[in-house]
Amino acid sequence: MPDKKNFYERVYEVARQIPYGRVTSYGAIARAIGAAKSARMVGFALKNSPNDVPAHRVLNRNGVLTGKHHFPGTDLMQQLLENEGLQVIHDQVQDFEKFFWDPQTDS
DNA sequence: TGAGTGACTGTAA
DNA sequence: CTTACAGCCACTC
Repeated sequence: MPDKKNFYERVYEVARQIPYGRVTSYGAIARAIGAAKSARMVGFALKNSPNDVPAHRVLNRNGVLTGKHHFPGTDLMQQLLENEGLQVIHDQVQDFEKFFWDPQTDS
């Protein structure tokens, strides 16, 4: 059951591997850590994520900034993504599939 | 110990 | 093609 404790760490580990200017989905991370059904928990973990984890690069499978409201400020998440060269409109990442990064592929 | 909730996803209509 | 419903796991009260 120590593996359960690793759940958070695994999420952080994968999130930390997200390249600059790239984004991924909660389900992708969940699968990468072997908890495909716990995509929701991934978001929960990111909420508790340390500052060295780019949680702003993690969106839902639709490319929408679902957790933007959980970030400090109002548009911090969007600002961060735009700062990385991504185009965010209406809390939605344009060409999400194009910027999508699969942790398992590790491209 | 039990019940409720959530930064989601996949399938159905 | 878009919108709606149900399921799932882990965590908190």
